[in-house]
Amino acid sequence: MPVTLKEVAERAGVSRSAVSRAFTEGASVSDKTRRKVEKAAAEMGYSPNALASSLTTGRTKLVGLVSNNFHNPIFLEVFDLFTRGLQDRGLRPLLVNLTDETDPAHSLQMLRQYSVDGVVVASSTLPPSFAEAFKAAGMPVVHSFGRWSTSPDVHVVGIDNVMCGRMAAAALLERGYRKLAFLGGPQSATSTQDRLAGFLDALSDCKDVTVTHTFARAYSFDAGREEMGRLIASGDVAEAYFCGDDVLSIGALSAVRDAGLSVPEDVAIIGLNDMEMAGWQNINLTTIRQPIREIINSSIELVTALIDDPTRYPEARLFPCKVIERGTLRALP
Amino acid sequence: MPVTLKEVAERAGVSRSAVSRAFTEGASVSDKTRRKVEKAAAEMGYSPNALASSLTTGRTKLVGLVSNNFHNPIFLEVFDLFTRGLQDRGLRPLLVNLTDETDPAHSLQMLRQYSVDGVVVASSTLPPSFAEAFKAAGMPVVHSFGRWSTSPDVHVVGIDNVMCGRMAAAALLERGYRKLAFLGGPQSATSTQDRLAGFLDALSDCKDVTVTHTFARAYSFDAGREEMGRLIASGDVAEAYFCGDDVLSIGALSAVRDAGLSVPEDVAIIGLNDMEMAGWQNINLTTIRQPIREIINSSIELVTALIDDPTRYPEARLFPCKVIERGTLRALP
DNA sequence: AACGTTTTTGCAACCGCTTGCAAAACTTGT
DNA sequence: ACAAGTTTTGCAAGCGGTTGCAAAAACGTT
Repeated sequence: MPVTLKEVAERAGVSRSAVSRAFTEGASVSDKTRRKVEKAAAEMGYSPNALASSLTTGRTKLVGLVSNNFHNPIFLEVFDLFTRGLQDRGLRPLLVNLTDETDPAHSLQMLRQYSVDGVVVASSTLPPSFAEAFKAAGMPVVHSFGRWSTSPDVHVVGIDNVMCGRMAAAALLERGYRKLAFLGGPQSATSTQDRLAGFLDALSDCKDVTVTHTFARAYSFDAGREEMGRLIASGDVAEAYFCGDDVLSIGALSAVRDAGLSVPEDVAIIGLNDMEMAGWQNINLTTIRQPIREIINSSIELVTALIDDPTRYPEARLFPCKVIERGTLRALP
Repeated sequence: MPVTLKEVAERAGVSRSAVSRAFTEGASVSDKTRRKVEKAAAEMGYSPNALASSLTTGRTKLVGLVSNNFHNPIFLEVFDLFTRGLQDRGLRPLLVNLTDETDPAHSLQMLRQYSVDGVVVASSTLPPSFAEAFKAAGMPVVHSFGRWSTSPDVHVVGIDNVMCGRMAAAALLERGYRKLAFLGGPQSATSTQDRLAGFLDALSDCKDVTVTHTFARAYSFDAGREEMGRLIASGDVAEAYFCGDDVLSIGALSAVRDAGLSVPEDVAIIGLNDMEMAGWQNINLTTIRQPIREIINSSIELVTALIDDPTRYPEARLFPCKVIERGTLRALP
């Protein structure tokens, strides 16, 4: 059904190679034949078959975008930025949804079948084994939002979660809170582990401060609400919580208010991410802003660079975060 | 770098065709050679190049998933369901982000270059011209969440928005509200127009009822908040609002509470969609549930059927909605 | 006008896989 | 053991492009 190069060649009265070259940047064609070809192509509505050409060029311009975070609203922002950024560079995102998937084998196979030029793993909860598996299969891969120290072999773009934990601790201390707690995401997520580590570390020398920590089963509203509900029911509530991320924070907030407590007077909360919703006036969450736009742009740049030079020495690109002052923490003195 | 069919053939000591057939469902191969091939393939880590085979079979198993709703949280649910549903059937979603794009030409060209087997347009705000353009180019296309009457030529799966408007009107009337209003999404969206039409139509004979309507500039929190803020400031506030969708409702709720009014006592609100967040206890939005899981499954079934038989007569598949009772409307008498 | 250069062109092979067709290898029945 | 029928197999051409190479065309000099 679709028009082929051969047909255009016949119509333009030139060889197939001429047509091919007319559509390739920087190939040797005279203006005259280029014009003939373009005319014929336009008349017939021809556009070259990217898949067929990938066969000889070895480039599909397909980039696997693999994630498992399809329930965290911030990932809508992430997908938006990734898809736009890739499109703008002439690349096509092939989306892989890893929900419920524990073994990279399956997704690896499909990424290979479609011979993607590169892979971006966008997740703070996927084990590093995924990115590693793709890399081991010889694909250029960058792990966005991953932990950098875990897999020194794979390129990572994100934030320093340990540092964020420290930053949260400092923010709470500065504001005079002394009974602190960490309400983390799933304990298995590297992001959870690192944030906790930083948080505890920053508080370890503080004599008059108490710290506890618990984990929610997921980065989700329900999980946050449930866990905070449990804490309140147990009677052991801290003055201030550093929650694993924003959506968890919002769940926790909901539980706090359900219990008739007020924020930030009875319980204070600081989140992490600064997703759009955190700024909604009816939520107004104080949080640590993760610069996702920058992380994503950098990830895309990195993966394209990696496609051009697969031997590039692995690097970690970390972006600084900062506290966004809103209404769930008392003001600085 | 990756292993090819030829290499496997050599290793297994059979012809290339034999290998090809061993990997094709229902091809004629003896158990003996199949085993030889499988052994060799496993040893070498071979998996067939889907793109190369698409060249001869004419099937890429790629489905274009095109949308422009990257700021409405319900679309994260939509993407989750679509990607999982497609994957489960062995299809691959090629994501196209149409934000800021007003002309189908560009996306059309890229979908053609990658010779997708079919296209799903998932949007309630894209003009029907997009789906029509894809269809005109000869691709199987279904418009999910679209208006069915607009383009009788293209398959549509979604809800009857006019009916939803009526349903909202009925829900408000039943609960005794008399001063009603519609706070719609962008006026240009077909979904907005239809919901309004149904709403007005259902109220047209009610003598003691007043109805007004305005539009927000987008289906977004900010737009809803802004528009409701404007209404409140103008002093002309209705008893009950039917808002264009949930995210708009939440924005409106925020403005209402900012103004010191209470919900549902001073102002009542009913949304549409029933996105996950509507059920969050701190939002607790009464809304009309759109069965997105069913819509998406049906869309996928339809597009696959269409791929098998592109001449299928166009149909509209509409799913019933229902009111989900929560806290932003007073209880039924 | 004849020469050496440079640019443009077409040929043909190839990318990795599928498939119609005819030959080869098995079955089965007698 | 043989003929007839059924499977299985390999050959070769083709899917829609790209590209190295050598021939052809265009150009610039003298």
